[in-house]
Amino acid sequence: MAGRRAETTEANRARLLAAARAAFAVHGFAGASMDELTAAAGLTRGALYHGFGDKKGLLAAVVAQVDGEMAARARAAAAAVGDDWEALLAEAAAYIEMALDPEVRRIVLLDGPAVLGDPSRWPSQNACLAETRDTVARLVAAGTMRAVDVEAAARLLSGAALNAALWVAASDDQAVALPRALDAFALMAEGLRAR
Amino acid sequence: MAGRRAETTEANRARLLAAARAAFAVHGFAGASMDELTAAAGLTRGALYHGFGDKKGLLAAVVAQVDGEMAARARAAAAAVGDDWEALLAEAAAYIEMALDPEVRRIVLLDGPAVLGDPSRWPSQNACLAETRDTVARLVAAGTMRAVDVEAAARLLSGAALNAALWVAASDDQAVALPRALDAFALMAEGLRAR
DNA sequence: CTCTTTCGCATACGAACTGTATGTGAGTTG
DNA sequence: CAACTCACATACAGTTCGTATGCGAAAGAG
Repeated sequence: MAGRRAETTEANRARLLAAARAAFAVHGFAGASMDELTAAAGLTRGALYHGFGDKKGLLAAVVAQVDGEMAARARAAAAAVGDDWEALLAEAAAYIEMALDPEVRRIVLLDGPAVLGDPSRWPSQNACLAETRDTVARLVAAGTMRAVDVEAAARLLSGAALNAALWVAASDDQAVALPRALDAFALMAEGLRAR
Repeated sequence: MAGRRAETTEANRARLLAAARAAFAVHGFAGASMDELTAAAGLTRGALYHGFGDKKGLLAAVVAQVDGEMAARARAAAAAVGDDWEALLAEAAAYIEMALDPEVRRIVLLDGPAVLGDPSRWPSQNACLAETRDTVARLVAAGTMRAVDVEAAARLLSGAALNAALWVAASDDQAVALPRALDAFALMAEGLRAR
């Protein structure tokens, strides 16, 4: 059987998520209309409230999706580098570049924290932040990074990276700002490196 | 003379600002009702729209006020320290501690960027960020800080500090998290210090 | 001193949006 | 095949923002 019912339900859920993602990216959370959004998915608000509870629930689902994709890309970027320390920098660079995507900026960096609260308390557990925490923990355990509180360091590093991305995105000339942000980040991170 | 008219106008403006600041801090930007807010100030929405244009304009005014206060406190904290490098750390510590105030967190760190866009583009010019930029510029000029892009470094430092504050604020035990954040920040900043 | 003008603020109104309560029909089950 | 489930649509109520209009007190002119 495979459940003809559950199949279409899942498909509808995916369509709503996609539509919401696009609407939130373009209009922001507050500016996105649930009516327009669901109509674009070929459904009505009824489907939305049934599947996601309320508007915040919908945002949480979208954030979880985008956040998961970001963590995966960061992991891949880190894995592509041999040296452990370079992997940390590659991960941060990946975050910065990803955050230049308007969709990521608005949904995960701006509306996400404002509407859902601090990322460390998100239902999605913030895969993105967990990824950085794991990397930091590995570096500390290997003695590559100085003995620093793992949580604090992870939060500082990801905070600096994502904030740098906001700066680059708002800059008049991103092509100039981006390498400067990356340079400054690498220098600053050096402070955490074992000597 | 002194302008009996302008006098009450200014007083009303101040009352609206105070009421808005309280309402935004408690309910957030989206959750704050203009009707309740103005009523609490003994006025109506008419006064608000006449003086601030719209809801975003009101938030911008509140943000400018709080931001200005923050910059002043940071400057004072830095001035109280003799050593130049220590002054930078004192300034960052001041930011972190200020951001533990729920009012500052919600208005300046969460709703501000989400509603008004990137802080570097705020009408208030972000006095808070300008203060850090000046400090960094002084340190670079004095040779205390390595030759790094001033804008980028300032943005990374303030971003890390304010993000650390968000983490501390969301922590279960702030008394434990705060010193860890400060330690990690000092270590990380060390990467920018001239050798 | 009076008349006119200005303008800060209140009031009234319209449009949009969210969330809920109810209805319905396709799909599932016994 | 009949009863039931449930995903989704429809209808409704409450709230909110922004604008358009009105009013009354302060400021200025003669």
